[in-house]
Amino acid sequence: MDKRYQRIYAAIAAIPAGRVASYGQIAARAGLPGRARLVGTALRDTPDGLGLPWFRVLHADGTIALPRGSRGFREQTKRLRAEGVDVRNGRVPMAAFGLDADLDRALWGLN
DNA sequence: CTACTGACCGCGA
DNA sequence: GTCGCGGCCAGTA
Repeated sequence: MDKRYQRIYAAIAAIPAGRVASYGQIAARAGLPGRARLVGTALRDTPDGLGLPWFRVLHADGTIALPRGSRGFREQTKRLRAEGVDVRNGRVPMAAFGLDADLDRALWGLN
């Protein structure tokens, strides 16, 4: 098993419920800055038996990576909503649900 | 070995 | 909102 993949999986597993993260953020947290694509590759062939919260990973702009209307797309939308994440038109407001939402609130004074 | 692909990203037009 | 472009680099043929 590739050590990089393990770190990526670990980073994904660390996303708290009700929160989402971008591929780039995961890459950075896995010690692989700038390798967002690798996260995509790792996620693509992830055995779903690991109970990995793959659905909490989105594009940097908050859109769902899978093609609209696809099986995975619906599944992801469904699971996110089940956690209370606001999914509108295939997109999640990162400012409110992203990993750095807390930091953002602190910096921008939002709430 | 080269060539192409891609669950990506940020920037500029 | 939509391209296009360059950067990234592991997989695959």
